[in-house]
Amino acid sequence: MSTFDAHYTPAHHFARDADRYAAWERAGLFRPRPAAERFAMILPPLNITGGLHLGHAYEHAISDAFIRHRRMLGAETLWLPGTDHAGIATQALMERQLAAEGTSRHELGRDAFLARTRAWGDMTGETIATQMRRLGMSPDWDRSTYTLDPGPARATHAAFSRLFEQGLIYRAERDTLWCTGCQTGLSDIETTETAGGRICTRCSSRIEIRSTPQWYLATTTLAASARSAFESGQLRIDPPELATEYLRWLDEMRDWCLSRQLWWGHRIPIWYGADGTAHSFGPDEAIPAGWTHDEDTLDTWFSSGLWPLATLGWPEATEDLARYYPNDLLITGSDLIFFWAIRMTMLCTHLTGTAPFKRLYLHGMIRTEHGKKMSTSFGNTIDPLDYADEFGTDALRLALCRRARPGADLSFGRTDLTGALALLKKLWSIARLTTAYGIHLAASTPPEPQEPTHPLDRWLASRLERTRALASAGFEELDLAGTTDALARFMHDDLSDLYLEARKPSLRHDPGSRATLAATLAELLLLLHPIAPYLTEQLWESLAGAGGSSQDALDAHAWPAARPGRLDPEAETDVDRLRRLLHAARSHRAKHGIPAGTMLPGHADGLECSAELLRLARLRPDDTIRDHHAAAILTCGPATLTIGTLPQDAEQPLRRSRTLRRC
RNA sequence: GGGUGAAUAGCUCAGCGGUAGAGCGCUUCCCUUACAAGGAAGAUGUCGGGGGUUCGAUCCCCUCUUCACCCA
Repeated sequence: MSTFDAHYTPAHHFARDADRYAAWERAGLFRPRPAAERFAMILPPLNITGGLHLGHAYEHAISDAFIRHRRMLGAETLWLPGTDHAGIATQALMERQLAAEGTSRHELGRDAFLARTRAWGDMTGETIATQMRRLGMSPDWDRSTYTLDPGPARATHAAFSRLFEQGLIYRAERDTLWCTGCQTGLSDIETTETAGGRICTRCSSRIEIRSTPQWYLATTTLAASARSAFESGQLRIDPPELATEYLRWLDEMRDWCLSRQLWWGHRIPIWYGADGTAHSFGPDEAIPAGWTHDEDTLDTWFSSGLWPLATLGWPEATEDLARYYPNDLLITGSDLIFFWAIRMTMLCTHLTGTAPFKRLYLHGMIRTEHGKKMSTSFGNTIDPLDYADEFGTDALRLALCRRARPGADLSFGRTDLTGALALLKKLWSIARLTTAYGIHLAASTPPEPQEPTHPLDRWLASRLERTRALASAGFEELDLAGTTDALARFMHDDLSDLYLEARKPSLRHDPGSRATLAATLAELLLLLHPIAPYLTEQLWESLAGAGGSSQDALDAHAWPAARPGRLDPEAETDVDRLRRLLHAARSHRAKHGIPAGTMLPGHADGLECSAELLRLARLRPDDTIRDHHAAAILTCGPATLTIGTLPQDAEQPLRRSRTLRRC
């Protein structure tokens, strides 16, 4: 049995957390394990231009909680990570690097430029993976995919060729937004407004309108597919308000300019014959002699739009594709509804006849503590690892999950983190107390409370059942804030503030209270695990008894099942009265300036937990007090708490302070 | 310019037809041996302005104002 420090100090656990993560990975915990039910999700591919910012940590904390929850439910769970080559952003960044070295991509040549950029992307890709590991994220690293990998490259090529064959891709010359710095067209929007000096956000260059030949994708048919995916009920969108936006975008969808005058990206699979004929040969077709390859690359969002297919081996009929397509959930920012989510539903639904995911969770934007947008140009971005270093990974995740509701932006900062850390310290302290009484979590599953008979034991079991229901409902309804808040309140208000304070004297000898605490804490650790994986697992190990399966990761344990038999309205009523009377008694004490340490005489009637009430209210049992010389008579339903006077006040004229009726 | 969302305690946010809620902050008391990044008690709001519907509106409808985001 391990010993507990008096306080939980996150920094003392970093080394152990890292070991634990390595053990999870070694055990293959993040890989899907065949089961009757499946749950698949892709991670929005991370832009290789930089590391993770707080917004990523938010998205990942939500995602990881859902994934771990599904794993505990016993599903065959896939969370597939990946990175995105981010054509224009990466090329602009590399060109700035080259300019600083006094050279240019043209001096370097296309092949050398691509090799250099690829090496750079490999490096940042590694950085991102390291950051995610540090944050305790549990994607299937073995399936990690990069948009320029051979698989996605083939999928991108195949999709383009098919759309070309279907006559949906055409070449046209029309006004296009043109970035003077990157020397490329930018978007699919025809514009009749002069764009003037609007700044290209990627490279800070001037934008102007140019008329150049570009390749376009006709979107009418695809938009219809995306619309029917939603209207048929195949695809559900959270929050529902954003479904309106989704449909509006589809109504207004214009043809999509696919070509970019860049080197970095998927080269457009178009070849030109000697007579100028353009054709898109498929990935398995030989290019006839004399045909030349188009110089341009594809809009990055085209390959990103195929991501649910490209990561699973499409267009081949792979086993992964059969098992994990469509995905069950996609979690991404509401700002990407147009750029990414819709491109996926259009392309994937059109190509396969099935929407790429069953449910779309659009999260809001994370802001500074006072609601300011975070951006590199404001210089107020935050590295989530700085927060993890200061508050611990679990506190960061808990703080983020506690604010996670679909669609809503969140102002987030140190106050949230301090609160989350305080809760984890509380959990630590509860575990420490449990250990001090020699109580263990007896087995790998929580023991049945041995028919709890004490009203406080029955009450705690009842509260736990309600909390479990709320926590589960939050996961089902994508309201992680609801889940987290229910767990935090149970831990703080019910278990710690009331139960432990009231039952502490019994914990040393009463088998009922010992079993109740052991079972409750075990279940609480399981329920909190998807949100705070490191600390819950460590406490699980520390509290496991001799027969416990402390070697098993908590993810391998079952999510607590519903046990409505635990609900006990009578015990809830009784303890609720105890709570109200205790509050009233403390008010009485505060109002009359009687210190908490001073014992007063008192007695309680009509309440099962009267002994606990008297002790918590610091009243010495004395049922000789008569109404006419009581200092206060507090009532709640049939329950009455009578409080006497201080000995030295016994001869004073009697003043009944107040009588409460609350229930 | 178009669209969407938001406006509730000093701050950050829940609630959403029936006497205003939480956390943090604030005031006072307590180092009550699991927890001082703690515990207890307490103060704090014309629920953005104006109309309407209703027996009754923070909640529904209209309108105005302000802020934010996406597209222009």
